[in-house]
This record gives sequence, C-alpha cells and structure tokens, in this order.
Amino acid sequence: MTTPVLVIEDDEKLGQQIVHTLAAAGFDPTWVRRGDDALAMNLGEFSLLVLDLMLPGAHGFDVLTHVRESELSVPVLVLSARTDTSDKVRALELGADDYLTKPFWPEELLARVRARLRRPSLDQSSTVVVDALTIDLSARTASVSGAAIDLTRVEFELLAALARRPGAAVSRAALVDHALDPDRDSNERTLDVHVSRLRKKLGDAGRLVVTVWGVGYRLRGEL
Amino acid sequence: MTTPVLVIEDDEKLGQQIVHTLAAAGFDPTWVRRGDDALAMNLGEFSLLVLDLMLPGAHGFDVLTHVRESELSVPVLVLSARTDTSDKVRALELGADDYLTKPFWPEELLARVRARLRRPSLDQSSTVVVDALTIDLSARTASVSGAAIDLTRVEFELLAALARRPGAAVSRAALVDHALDPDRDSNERTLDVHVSRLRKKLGDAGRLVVTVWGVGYRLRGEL
DNA sequence: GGGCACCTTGCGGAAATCTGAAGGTCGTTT
DNA sequence: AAACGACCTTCAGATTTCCGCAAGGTGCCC
Repeated sequence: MTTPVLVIEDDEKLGQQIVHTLAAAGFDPTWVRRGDDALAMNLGEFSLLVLDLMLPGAHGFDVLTHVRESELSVPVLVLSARTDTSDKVRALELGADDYLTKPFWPEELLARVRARLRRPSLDQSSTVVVDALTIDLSARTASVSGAAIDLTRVEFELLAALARRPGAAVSRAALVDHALDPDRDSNERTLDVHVSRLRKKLGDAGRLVVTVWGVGYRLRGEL
Repeated sequence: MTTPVLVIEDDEKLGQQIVHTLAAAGFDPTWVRRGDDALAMNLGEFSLLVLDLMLPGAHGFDVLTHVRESELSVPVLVLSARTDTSDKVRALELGADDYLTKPFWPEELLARVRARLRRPSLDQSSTVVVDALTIDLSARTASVSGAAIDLTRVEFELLAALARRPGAAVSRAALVDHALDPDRDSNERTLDVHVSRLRKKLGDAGRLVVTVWGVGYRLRGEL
C-alpha cells in the first residue's frame, strides 16, 4: 500500500518539508539532493518523481529527458522557483506531467501527487475532446472542428487546466496559479480578460467554456 | 470519535461562526480569543489549529513559530484578512499547512479542515448517487438522468450538504451555516427560498429532497 | 379549524463577470 | 540601439447573474 516516491530537491529545508508531508500522507518518500544521484538510480521503481529544476550535478531537465528517453511511464511532478515562466513550457514539452511553482502549500503538493497517482490515464491521455473542441495536452495544440486554433501561452494553459478535468469546475484561484505569471500579485480581473479572449478565439466552441458563478469556470462536458 | 480543534480568533462574530460550523460538522471546537492564551495551552492535544494572524496578546506568527519549535505535528490552518502575498509566504515558511483568506464560506473552511485531517469521508469517493440524481462533489456538478443541472453556488452547497449524508436529516441551522452568506444574519425564510429553487431545477428529482418537519431536510435514500 | 412551518413568486440591490481600450514588458528584427 | 511586434496586465464602464427579503399561499399537525 505504501507508494514509493522519489524526491529530487537540493534545498535542505524544502526537501525536508516535502518528505515530511509525503510521509505524513502515507507515501514512502526517498530523497536525493543531486541530479546525477537521480540519474544513477533505477527510476522505474518509483511510482512518481517530484523533481526540482535547479539542481547540482545535473539539471532537472536532464533528469526529465532521461526519464522520457528511457520510455519510463513514471509520472513526473516538476517544482520550480516562481521566476522562470518559460521553464514551465519547457518542462511540459519535455514530458512533465504537472508543474508547481514555489512556494506552494503542502496541501497543494499532496493534492497534485494524489491526483497524478489516482488516474494515470486521464491526465496522460494527452488528447481531450469536448464536442467540436480538441485539446492535445502534450503537443500543446487546440483545434475546433479540425481547424487549428492559435493560442498564446496563457490561453492554452487556461484551456489545458480546464481540459484536465472535463466538466469539473476549476476555481479561479487554481486557474490563476496555473496559467498566470506567478511573480505578480495577480489582479483577479486579468483572468477574465484571458478567458474572454480565449472564448473569442474558439468561436462557437467558446460557449463550451462555462462560467461557474462565484467559483470559476468549467469545460462543459456531456455529463 | 470527536476531533478536538482549537480556534484562535479574536473577532467575536467570526469566532462564533467558526465554532458553530465546526460543531455542526461533528468536530469538538475550543475557542480562545488571544494569542497568549493559545501559547499557554497544551497545543499538542488538539488535532488541528485554526489560527487567525491579527491577534491581541501574541501575533499569529508567534503561535505558529511556537508550534513548529515545539516540533508538534499538529496541522495549522491560517486565516488572514487580506490576500497579502507576503503574509501568505511568511506563514508558509513558518510551517502553516494551509491558508484561507477572509471572508470565506463556512463550507470552504470545513472542506479544508477535513482535507487536512484526511477524514476518510466523501472527499475522495466524491460521487453520490440517489435514484436518478447524481452529485459529484469534487467536480461540482449535479445531473438528473444524465442531464447536467445548472446550479448556483448556494444551491449546490445545499445539495452537497445533503449528499454528504444521504438519507440523514440535516438541520436547517446546519444548512444555513453551510450554504448561506456568513456575513449576514440570515433570515430563516431564505433557506426555504433556496430549497424551493433547488427543487424546481431538479425537476422530478426534486422530490428526493424531502422536508423533515421541524428539523430540516434530507435526501431520500433507498427507501 | 387554528396555528405554525414551510412553499413560492417577484423584485431590488449587490456582487461577479465581461470586454474594449490603453499601458507595459520582453524578446526579436532592422 | 532603436523600432517593432506579440503578448500580458490593468482599468473602468457595461452587463449579467445571483442572493436575500417580503408577502401571500399552501399544507401539516394537533
């Protein structure tokens, strides 16, 4: 029943905290502080990796690349400092399954770890189809009735966040966290603007992005 | 069976409300209004702390620091007035487990408290089915015979509160606490209005929301 | 039948959201 | 290095949606 999780993090304090959080939640965490240490291990034996990017020995991206080249199906949750936004795109392109910017709440880490382990198929099946709208999470593309839609980074992140749980209401806070520049104390209205533009770009399919008053938004599933 | 929770909050009205909410949900809340009062207690005996930051006697951060220095593993849920990111980060660094900005809905507080305590409740297996009515608590959706029903926040909270204990009567007071605006001294009749609207939206399935005379309401279980 | 608890409908004010326009920022081109 | 373009944010007025109250109606219990 104990689920082995590998934590790759060089910061002492944070690493300790993560290990503690995971252990308290019933996982079986192993902790290494260097990227090359991770590369030397048999990563396939873990159910999930929690991977920091800035590491001594080997960069997190190296580890990520290695995992994917080895065709391991182990999900990878990437951690990163709040400053590097382009890293997010890069990490996802390299096959990361989720991305969390520091600082974060223990509860949030747990939620994502659990979510990742709970349904490996749904999130990884990288294509989500809702009506005429198709979203390819790994290729980072979206199309309506076969026609490709050109989305900006934020717009795609928004859509992707909704698409990962089709039909479920996603809170405004979660969307802000997921899609907007983490450096800034985000203005709540900014989210509205991006949603508005996303809808416009999606044309008819824009109505699939439904407002959930007082909560957030949802991608209208058939449910 | 009863879970002891310490509430540290100086605002009379809010404190009362929190205590009431927790008590109604089956927790065993103790309430102190001063930071130094909290410091003088044996915090280890509680299963969770709900901690306001702005406190007389000792600041919430002092309490938090004390908890962590004592190496207590008791989870701490921090409340704070504004969305000051600096406070949030500070609380996080000091070892808070979660953070909630005021004002908040009682339901949200409960959800977080429960999540933190990892109550093996309906938080995970979050789908409740009663007859033709299906409620997905995590996706925040409700459907009747497969057709999605569009509910407002209050309506959904109401239904969710009933769904968490299918077949059991839920008191009017508990429902008011869970679903209605906490800032207002709610008019008793307002609950009726929402129930009425909920039933109407549910159509035939509205019959499943049964009035329990002199008590409250319940979701008709298998019977 | 009487009293009380609950149901329903209409409405006003408030809150949340939408959206066009304008201001910044950052990386790229000339 | 300046100009440019793509994109992200902010601002503010318009718009939509919702909540709670009031008032009158309905039905349950004794």
